[in-house]
Amino acid sequence: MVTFLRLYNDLSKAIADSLKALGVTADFSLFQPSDDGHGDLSTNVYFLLSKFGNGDGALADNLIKEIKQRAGPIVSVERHSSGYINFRLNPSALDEFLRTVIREAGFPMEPISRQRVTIEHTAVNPNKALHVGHARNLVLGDVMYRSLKRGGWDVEVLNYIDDTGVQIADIILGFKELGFSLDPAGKKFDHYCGDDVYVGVNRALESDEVLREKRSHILRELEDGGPISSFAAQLVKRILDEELKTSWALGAHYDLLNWESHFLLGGYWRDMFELLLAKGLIVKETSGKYQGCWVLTGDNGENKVLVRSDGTAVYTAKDLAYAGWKLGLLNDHMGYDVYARQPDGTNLLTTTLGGSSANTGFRAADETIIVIGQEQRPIQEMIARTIERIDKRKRYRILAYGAVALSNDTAARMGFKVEGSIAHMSGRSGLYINVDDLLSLLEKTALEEVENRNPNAIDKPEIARGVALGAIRYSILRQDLDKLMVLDMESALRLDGDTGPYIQYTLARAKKILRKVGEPAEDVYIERVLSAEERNLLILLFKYDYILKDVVDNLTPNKLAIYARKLAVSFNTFYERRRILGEPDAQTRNSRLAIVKAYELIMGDIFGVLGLPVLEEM
RNA sequence: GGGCCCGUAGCGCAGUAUGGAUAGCGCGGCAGCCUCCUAAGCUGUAGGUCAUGGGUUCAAAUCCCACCGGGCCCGCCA
Repeated sequence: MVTFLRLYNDLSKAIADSLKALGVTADFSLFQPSDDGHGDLSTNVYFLLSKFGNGDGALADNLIKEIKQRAGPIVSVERHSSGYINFRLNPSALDEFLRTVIREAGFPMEPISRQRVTIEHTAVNPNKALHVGHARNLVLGDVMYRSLKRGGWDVEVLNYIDDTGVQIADIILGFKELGFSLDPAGKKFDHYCGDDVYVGVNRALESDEVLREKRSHILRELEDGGPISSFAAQLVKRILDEELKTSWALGAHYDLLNWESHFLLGGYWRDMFELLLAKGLIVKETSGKYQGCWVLTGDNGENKVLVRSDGTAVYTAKDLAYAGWKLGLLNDHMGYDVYARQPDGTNLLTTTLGGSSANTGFRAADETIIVIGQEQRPIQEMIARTIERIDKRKRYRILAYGAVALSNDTAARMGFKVEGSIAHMSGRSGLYINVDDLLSLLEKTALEEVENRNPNAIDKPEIARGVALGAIRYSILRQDLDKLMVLDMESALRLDGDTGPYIQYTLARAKKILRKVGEPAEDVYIERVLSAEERNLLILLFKYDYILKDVVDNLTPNKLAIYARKLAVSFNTFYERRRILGEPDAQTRNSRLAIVKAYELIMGDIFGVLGLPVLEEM
């Protein structure tokens, strides 16, 4: 079955071969025209050809002939008076596509790759509740995971838990030194640790020298596995378990938890150090400001201290060790165990330090993706370059995204006085919006809406939950990765316009029609009744694999969200203009019904990748 | 001082990877559409020197240079 991705590749080749046959070379491009009226694909090759020949058009005429010969029967080829060569998919091809979708009950997707890849996302410090900035990381990472999986990859999702960092030491101080209770009445434990303990400790630390001393002591104990470690481990687990509930509520799936303490105590940094030394990538400085330090030297004259003159490793060194472990550059002697059962029915594994079951928990891949805030990009790029210098076959890819800030108005409502139009969130000062809070607010708003709009709905709370999740995931996904995202509570709670619920609503509409009218007959022949709105919808559906490839090749999950929105708009246009229930002609009715079915199948598929809940009614 | 990212309609955003045909969408404004598969919807309308200046090109929101405004990174910290 030819789909858009195949068509694109075939046409590219057809044009290239045609040029070759004519003995000319040109760096042409094949693209989707801005206006559908011009065709489904266009090429600029003619403009480039005007540099050759005598300008009498003979060369272009020959080129068209050559391309027509090679393009095959499924597209028509026209030369437009402006000079573009336009390709239009023939109705019979769309017809066949539609029949295939109905017959196979889904998009005829061919695997883009079957390779193994790992992806790390979320990685929230286990000392507080997830806020909306963490949600951006989680949702982007989760959609990348789902996209890769849909594209045929063998994907494993890692969640890194920094259980030895200063933030953990902070809240330990709260419980051990400042008398915070370990049993907050009526408050989720992660919220309590973030809102009360962490904020309280940081306020105390500002003016308390002795407390700061005690924190350094705790930190050292944590890194060396001292007496405080078992208390810390219990505390971290309690908070992490609450965080995971939030992650799962956002639709996340993980395969394995990785712990910073396991990498420290397991000696992975030593192994990485040996590897770097063997490859000649680090040197011990004997003079200058880095005297006595082991320094990583980059290609462009950059220097990064990895080991301090007192022999301890810096944070980046641990990151480098983790990267090496992920990619199989280091020997894996972790143990593995089941940590929890996830809502999607899969087991979440965890590494263990000692006496393990068989080492079947993790298989390294040649490619790994890390999802990080763009402020960390320079350091991660350095890690990527270092990995590449160790082993060219390994690929360390970075998905970086802009920060999430609060609008001035939203910050002000939370009692924070801010200058300028935005306010950056701050865990230490307590200025942030928790994911749980945002979700329950959205759910409340959505429930009111359902009760207003559809009082007879069967399970209104279920619909409200689905709408809330759809709204939050889509609002994160639709935005360009590089852009600062400003969260304004008032607009975040909207459920119409360019939102997740808008898209969810179109699928609910499609499902309603299928419930009322029934399933389409299989022998669909739409060719003769194909109207513009039907064609536009079908051709958009046809492009699914092309879009998915863009997403996995370029790490651009937002492209899929924008595509879903386009599809939804196209469906709504079709829905408004073409009746099915009242259509008297049986063949026409069946054709339209088949399009609705194709929409249900493919949009349902896309919802699975975006992690948007599919709602039968709204 | 060195580097990265953003700037498109009153507001929020697509489009920039791979230059191409009248620069799209949402909210808000104005005017309409429920006896008809759910109006969380649809139609029409007003609203743009694509921050600015130069350059390359048959062609620039898109590429290059400069510059203005905003955000961020550059520690023997984590």
